[in-house]
Amino acid sequence: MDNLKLEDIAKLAGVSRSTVSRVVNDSPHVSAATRKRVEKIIQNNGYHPNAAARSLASQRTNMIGLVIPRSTSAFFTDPYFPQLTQGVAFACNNHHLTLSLFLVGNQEDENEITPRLLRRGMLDGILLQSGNSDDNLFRRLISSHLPVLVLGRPFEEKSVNYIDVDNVSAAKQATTHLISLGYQRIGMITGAIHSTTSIDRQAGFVQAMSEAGREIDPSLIAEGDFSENSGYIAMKKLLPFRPDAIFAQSDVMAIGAMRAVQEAGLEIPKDVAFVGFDDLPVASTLPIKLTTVHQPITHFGIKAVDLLIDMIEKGTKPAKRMILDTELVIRDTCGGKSVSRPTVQGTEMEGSALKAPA
Amino acid sequence: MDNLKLEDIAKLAGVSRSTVSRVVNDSPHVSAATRKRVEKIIQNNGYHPNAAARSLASQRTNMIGLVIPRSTSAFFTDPYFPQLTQGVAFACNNHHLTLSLFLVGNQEDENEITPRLLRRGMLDGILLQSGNSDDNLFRRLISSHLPVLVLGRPFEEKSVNYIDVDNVSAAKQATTHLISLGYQRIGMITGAIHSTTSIDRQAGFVQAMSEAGREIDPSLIAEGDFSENSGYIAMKKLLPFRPDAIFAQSDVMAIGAMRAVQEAGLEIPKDVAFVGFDDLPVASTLPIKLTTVHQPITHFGIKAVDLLIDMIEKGTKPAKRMILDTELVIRDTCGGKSVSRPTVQGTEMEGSALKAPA
DNA sequence: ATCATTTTTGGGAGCGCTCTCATAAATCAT
DNA sequence: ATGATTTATGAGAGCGCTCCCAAAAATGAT
Repeated sequence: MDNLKLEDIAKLAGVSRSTVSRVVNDSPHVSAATRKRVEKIIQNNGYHPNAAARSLASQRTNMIGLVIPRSTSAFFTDPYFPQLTQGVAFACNNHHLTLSLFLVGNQEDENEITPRLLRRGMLDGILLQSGNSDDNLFRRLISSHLPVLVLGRPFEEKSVNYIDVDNVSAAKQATTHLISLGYQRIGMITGAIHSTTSIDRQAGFVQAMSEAGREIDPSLIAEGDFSENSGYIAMKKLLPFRPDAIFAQSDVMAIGAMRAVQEAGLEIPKDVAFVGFDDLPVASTLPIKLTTVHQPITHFGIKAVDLLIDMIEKGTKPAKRMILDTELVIRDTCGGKSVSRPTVQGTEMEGSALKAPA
Repeated sequence: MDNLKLEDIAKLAGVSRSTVSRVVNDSPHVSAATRKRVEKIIQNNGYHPNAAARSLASQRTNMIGLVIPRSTSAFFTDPYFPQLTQGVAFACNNHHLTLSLFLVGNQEDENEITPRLLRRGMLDGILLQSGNSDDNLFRRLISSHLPVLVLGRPFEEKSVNYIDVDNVSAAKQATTHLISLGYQRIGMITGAIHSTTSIDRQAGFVQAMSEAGREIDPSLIAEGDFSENSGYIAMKKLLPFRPDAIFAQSDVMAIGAMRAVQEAGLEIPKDVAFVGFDDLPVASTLPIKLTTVHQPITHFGIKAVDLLIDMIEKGTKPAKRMILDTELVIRDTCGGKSVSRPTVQGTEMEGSALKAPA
């Protein structure tokens, strides 16, 4: 028992396979009486539709894949991804979708995973974390038969569907805040230099500076890779040049950088002020609370799933784009006492009507 | 093109569907010449087997599910789970398995997810994170048709397959270390009180104390829930009773507790010593490096997948058990200078030959 | 050569479902 | 009642693969 198929239920209920199928799938073309009878049989005997058979017949699997390419190896060190994954997972639950997770660890993994992703009858669509420019996986997926939504602006935007937060304006806002507070030697710790995320945040920084008529001192800019340790190391390099404020492109790096500052016996924000990026939960529990750009990570995941579903159902003909707004959250590390909190909101666009990247 | 099926390849190669299937599945019953010819056709024209059709015909999906029940809601706040997920994901890659992630957010999710998990032709097996005792999801999965391996000792062990680390002896070791260092007022911050994990670690603590002939002072024990904030709050409660050492059941709680200690103007480890549990990456980058029990999290995930595969292939007749050893990593927060590092190793057992839980 | 064996290949019957189309039953109008 | 409509149900043909079994080809033994 318990391994009954449609046919068995049909026999028990004295109806045809088709009718049971209709009941199971909530088709309106069943009389109330029949529906009730069949439902009772199912209730009593237990029936679980066979997913494989259903997928084969309907050409729909109700599964989507979340793919994290190799270049994003710092995956589960950074709390960003788990949070994103959670957002995506919850959104999937709401849409009766099953989420498959593909973490690419190394080249071998990539070779193994790619054909698995491309199998037909496996996934209805793919959420692909944007990674490096020379990403072979990226190209193969983009040119595959299934809808792919890229998470984060990809290098090659031409006709690819993607969703991102407005990194440029977020970074600009963060930097402008520092400028308006009167800091004179504002530095930046970048993320992985080859990621579009870092490139965009850098652009925002530059925009803010130049609009304020400030020179950018290259010795006040250090390269990181989004990790805590890279922030620490970057700050050590910056310290001799006496910055009085730092825009760190991630909270985690900000934390590492602040560690370096404190080890040097300096005070935050008196000697060095900070603005981070992400607004991770820790940002507000730190001894000195971190001023940072709030990313709507969970919301981002939800929107991504919505968009992908839309692509699955309505096609990807005009490339889909969505840029989400961020919010600067002012706490203690930036010093001063100015307040300015734009509201969070999403902006949806289609076609080439693109808002963000400079 | 590119959406060819077995039949099409067969026609192009001038052989039968069966033969192509054999080539694709590496069956030895194909002549070298034919194999080469078919492979070439596939190479040139592209062929991706249809997963649904394959699953339907073979009764094997090559997918496993990782299920995180609702009671473990602190899921992606705690770095433990992401790391575990990564371990599981990598192990899946190595076994050509696809991983589906089921995060249960609330009761609604649970109702939605359960039937999805139970569908036939969906999953070959399930990895289920152990949660609360009154877990309805747990019962439904355990009594389902598919192999379920529980991650962490479940409440009801009778004939359920599970894998866990040896929490009792790990906690005992940590506590004994504190005792041997001469601390007199040793306290403990527990994890979520209804989890077996916390229960086992508590048992280890008690064992160590009683074997050393120490009384346990209930006012030196505070309840947490594995979160940073709960550690902070617990420590605030403990401080008035002047403990000189704390065994925190998780690193994250230790971090919270140390924050409380420092806010109180006390010094670590001079005034209060600490031993944590998990050995998260942060443990070794903290200003005062954390002495803690190293959990082989990634290894745990790998072993879990191995065991589950074993269950899928050979059945679950004698219930499978596996208990992994841990390692005490001595750093700065415990004070003293004693050293003792047992090696990491796994111990596999079957049937009722159970090692750990007291 | 001839027959027994082994290796290679093809054919066909499902796997359990969906979905279209045709038929049967019920409803309505006249 | 009778035919026209609407609604409910059933039958059948796939979906694309695997896997068993039988046929054919190749190999070996005598």
